[in-house]
Amino acid sequence: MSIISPSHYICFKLSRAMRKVQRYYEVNLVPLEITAVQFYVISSLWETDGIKFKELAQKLSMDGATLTGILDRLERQRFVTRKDDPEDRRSVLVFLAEKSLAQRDEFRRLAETLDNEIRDQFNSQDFATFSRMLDQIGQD
Amino acid sequence: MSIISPSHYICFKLSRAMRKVQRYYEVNLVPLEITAVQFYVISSLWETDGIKFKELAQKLSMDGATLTGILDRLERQRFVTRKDDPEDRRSVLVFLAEKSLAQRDEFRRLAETLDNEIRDQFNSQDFATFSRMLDQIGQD
DNA sequence: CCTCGTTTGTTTGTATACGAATATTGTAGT
DNA sequence: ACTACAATATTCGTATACAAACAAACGAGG
Repeated sequence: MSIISPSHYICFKLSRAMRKVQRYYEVNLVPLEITAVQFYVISSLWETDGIKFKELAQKLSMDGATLTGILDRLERQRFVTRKDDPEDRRSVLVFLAEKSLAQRDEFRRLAETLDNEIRDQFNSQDFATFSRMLDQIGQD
Repeated sequence: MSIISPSHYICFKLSRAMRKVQRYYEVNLVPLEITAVQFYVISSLWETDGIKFKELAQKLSMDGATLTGILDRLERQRFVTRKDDPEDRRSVLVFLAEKSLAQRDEFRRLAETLDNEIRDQFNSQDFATFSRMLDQIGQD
């Protein structure tokens, strides 16, 4: 069996590309004092404010234990708030706080700029294939 | 400006797909007592045993601080050993230990099986485009 | 009601990931 | 030989990521 470099494994390629893009996002998100993952959480809340913790985790394909920590930090920085669900005492509802609502357009503009800068590096048909495959791999 | 779900951002798609694939790898790597990232390190060493720490980090597009921790754990589990570089006292050389050499073919077979199982889910032309784009994004 | 299994969110432990600071060593220029 | 800067690996602090264990609350069936 011939020797295969890690750079031939699709899992490694994915990991490397993801780290590269995420680092690029995070460098540019520094002035907003937010990480890329935290931005995804806030984006989800713009779509559905007051969503249940469980549903938020599903929307983000994220482990609940991971989301707990992320919400802890977002709450500490006053980007979101947790409230008890009046209909189920086990459940927690997550809301955007003032600080997120106030900066909504800045966040969004920057995120779309970053996304477009990646997109512009590729032939649009290739990019469509790429995006579709990422969705297919990432689907639940 | 319309509301955009995080699932439309390419960075989120990449992150989600990468986590999914990596989790799949790691579930199957459990019996070998090794993580996906640790497998990449060992694969690199199969190509170039006794490589310099710095070069290993570059080969893996990995931050040195991250690699230090990974080597600590691999060394503790006796998969690799560190040795002083006789030509530069700042530098460290990384070698495979017996335990890695002995299981080389098992590791390789499993990794290729997992890789092929991903690959087989797609049209081969689409997969080629996908792979090429991951390389392009991930290049230094 | 009561009990038992399930659901929900958190906590804990471990493993990446990376910026910043650090200690040590190398090297170029004088 | 000295100085100043550069390169190397580690350490520290913080943020994901996830499995496993946990506490609290729900709900179906008796």
